[in-house]
Amino acid sequence: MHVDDLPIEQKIKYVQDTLFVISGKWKLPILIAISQGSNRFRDIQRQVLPITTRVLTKELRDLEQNKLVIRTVYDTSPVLVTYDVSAYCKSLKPLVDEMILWGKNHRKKLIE
Amino acid sequence: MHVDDLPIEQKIKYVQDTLFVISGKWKLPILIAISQGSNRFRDIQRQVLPITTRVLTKELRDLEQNKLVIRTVYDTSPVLVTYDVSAYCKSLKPLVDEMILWGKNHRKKLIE
DNA sequence: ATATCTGGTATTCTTTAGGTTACTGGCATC
DNA sequence: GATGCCAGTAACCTAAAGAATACCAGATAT
Repeated sequence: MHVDDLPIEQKIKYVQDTLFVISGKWKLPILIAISQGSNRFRDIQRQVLPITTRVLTKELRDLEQNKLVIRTVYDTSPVLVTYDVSAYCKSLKPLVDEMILWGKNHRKKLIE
Repeated sequence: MHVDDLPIEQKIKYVQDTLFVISGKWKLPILIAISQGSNRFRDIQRQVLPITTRVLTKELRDLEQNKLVIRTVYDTSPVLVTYDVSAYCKSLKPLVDEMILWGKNHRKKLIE
């Protein structure tokens, strides 16, 4: 089934679902940072500055619930925690790439 | 230049720009409604219910500033106002279609 | 022994998004 | 002559997002 064939209410619903998952100031920046190799809490925080620890914690929990991020706790002392993007998270790549391209172009467009 | 070649800070910046334009509860639903033929203020409001007039006004102004919507006032009495999506707005279609597809699939994913 | 790293939590505060309700002034309709 | 449609505006309120600051305990580095 093609996107254009969906009834308008369905389109709106699905778009709102997607927005709910990825919107907010930090979610995509965090995913980008993790997928580029920042796997530790403090690494991510440094990459996505100036996010605070409180907000980062909350965002990571949200992403985990949406099955985009996997949190692993190693039973060492002190504990080691790693964050990784899930295989499912890769399904977001076409969307994110499209957003990067669109945002890049939009800057130019607004200056016109 | 390919997306993957951009430095991470640029990716993050462009993604945030895009999010800023399209996120929020109503922006995309409004664009979808207009592009499907709701061109009058009240038509849009009825299609995107339960949005209020106050919020709809604000969202339409934002969309206009981002060159996605064109507002035309006809000098009749009483005044007639129409809203149309701009040609530029069509550049959002790949992004929105991708969001529809992803949101559709994500519902299934979360039920698993 | 002092400072700094780790992965966070707790408390408080401010800002923003969005909602509620009421109202306007022309015009057409019942 | 009261009601309703049109395209909004105004004043106020609530809830949620996010920011600021301080703090924790166990380990490492100086």
